[in-house]
Amino acid sequence: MDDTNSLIEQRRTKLAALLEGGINPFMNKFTPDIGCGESRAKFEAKTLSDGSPVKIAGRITAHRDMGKSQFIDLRDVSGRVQVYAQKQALGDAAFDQFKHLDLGDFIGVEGTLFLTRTGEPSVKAERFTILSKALRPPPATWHGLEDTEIRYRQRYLDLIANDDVRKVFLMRSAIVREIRSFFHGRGYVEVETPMMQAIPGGAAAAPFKTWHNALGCEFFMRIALELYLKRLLVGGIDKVFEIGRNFRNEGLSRRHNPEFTMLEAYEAYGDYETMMETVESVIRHVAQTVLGTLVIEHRNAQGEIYKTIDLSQWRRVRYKDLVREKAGDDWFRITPEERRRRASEELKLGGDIAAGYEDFEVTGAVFEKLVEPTLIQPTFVTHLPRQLVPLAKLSPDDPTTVEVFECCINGQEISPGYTEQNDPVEQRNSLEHQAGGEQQKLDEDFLVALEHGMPPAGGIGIGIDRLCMMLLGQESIRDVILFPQLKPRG
RNA sequence: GCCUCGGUAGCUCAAUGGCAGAGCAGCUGACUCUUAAUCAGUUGGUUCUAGGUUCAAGUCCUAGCCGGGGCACCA
Repeated sequence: MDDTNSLIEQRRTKLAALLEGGINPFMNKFTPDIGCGESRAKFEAKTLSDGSPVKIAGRITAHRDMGKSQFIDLRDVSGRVQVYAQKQALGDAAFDQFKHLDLGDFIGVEGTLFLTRTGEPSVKAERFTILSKALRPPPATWHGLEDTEIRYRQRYLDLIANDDVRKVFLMRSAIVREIRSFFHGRGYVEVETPMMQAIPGGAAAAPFKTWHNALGCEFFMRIALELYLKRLLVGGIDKVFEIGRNFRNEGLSRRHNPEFTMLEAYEAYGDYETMMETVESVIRHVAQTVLGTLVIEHRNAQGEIYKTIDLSQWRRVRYKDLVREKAGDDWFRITPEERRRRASEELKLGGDIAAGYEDFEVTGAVFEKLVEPTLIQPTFVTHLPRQLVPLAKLSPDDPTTVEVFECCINGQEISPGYTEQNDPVEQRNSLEHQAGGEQQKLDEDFLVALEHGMPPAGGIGIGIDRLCMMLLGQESIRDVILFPQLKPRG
């Protein structure tokens, strides 16, 4: 980021020369009539023909100097096209200027389409305009940009240098668009609820604090959307969803960013089974429309497939059954002491079983450490212990569990869902129990809302970032978030 | 917060404790159909920072900064 290297000096000198020659290399406006990649595609598809006039604009990404003729690659979001400049056609002065363009500069070109001898669709330049002079060199395009720190801090350079990175983010945008389209198609109403909340609720997570000057009070960045969307169920919006940012003041990892995008959707008169169907359908819809397939292949740097996820088969299985598979058939028949011992010794979870863990947390550790990472194929884990989910309703057939699912794909929880608690008395009890006597954590207004009556409903959350990781074959959440959180520099 | 690996030219990377290098890009020149253009020449360094050991440190030691991976935290 220093300003003192010779490449930058050279570009500043070129800028000064242009200005001295009466040329402003930062134009206010230039209107192309076709995209770079678009012109190329239409020429290849014969929608445009040899000699068709085009007006294009883009960034110079390659320069091949042949003496009295020059080739550059011009790129915009639609793709790349080659521009051919001849000394004869442009004249001495313009040709000399063309010759001294730099990689990274934006130019506008007017010319005609033609096919080179080697068969490359190209634009023969008749006129060109410098639209924006780049004062810093772009990253080399051959190796791409690999320095992770620069890739994340200066994502624009990553997008310029790495085609596959650009594709990932364009697809993420398409994924979110298709999710919206799916829910709108089912008659859901999309809403926006407060991100700054006096009492952050709907999850057990450490919040970020902020301060409102005029009101003179503390606020918290939201950790979930849940409690406000349920107020809207009370208010009569029977199908409601929101896609928005959550903020959790926790550690960072390959799977955690302090701010992450969550979809939550609630449907009156639905239950957890309704919502399982919804999750499966929306993910199938997104995979089919954005990727054109239900079979997701994850590839390594060498292009070899190391993981395949099949979104055409969705397994439903109870939490206790999965735990028994890993921890033994008799797991729930032995004593809590034996469970603790078996988990830490035979199952080698010693370091993961804290001394203060209650019995259900010991089982929870078995699930989290031994079961969840193995759930690569789409799996609805149902009937979780009631202590894990205070906002869901008990299962009539097993009151130690709740009507809940966790949809796991790619070894991660991608979507929880449940039959929502709408009994205000039960809800108060479980929230008070969860708050553990800290009264300020109780969202009284939410409880009052429930007392006005909330219809029976099913609800889900879908972690959009993790869904994108799964669909786009990325192993780090930082590779599906444009500007992942990093420690400030300097 | 802890463990671990890494940080060298614009980019990708070399360099037994002994003159800091290569390819690409850049600059100059040649070439009117190239596409990782080619050819000739050439510039470019706070080796992350600050200390220390040593005749001599990119290299060894200490502390710190930033990043990756792991752990902890995390419904």
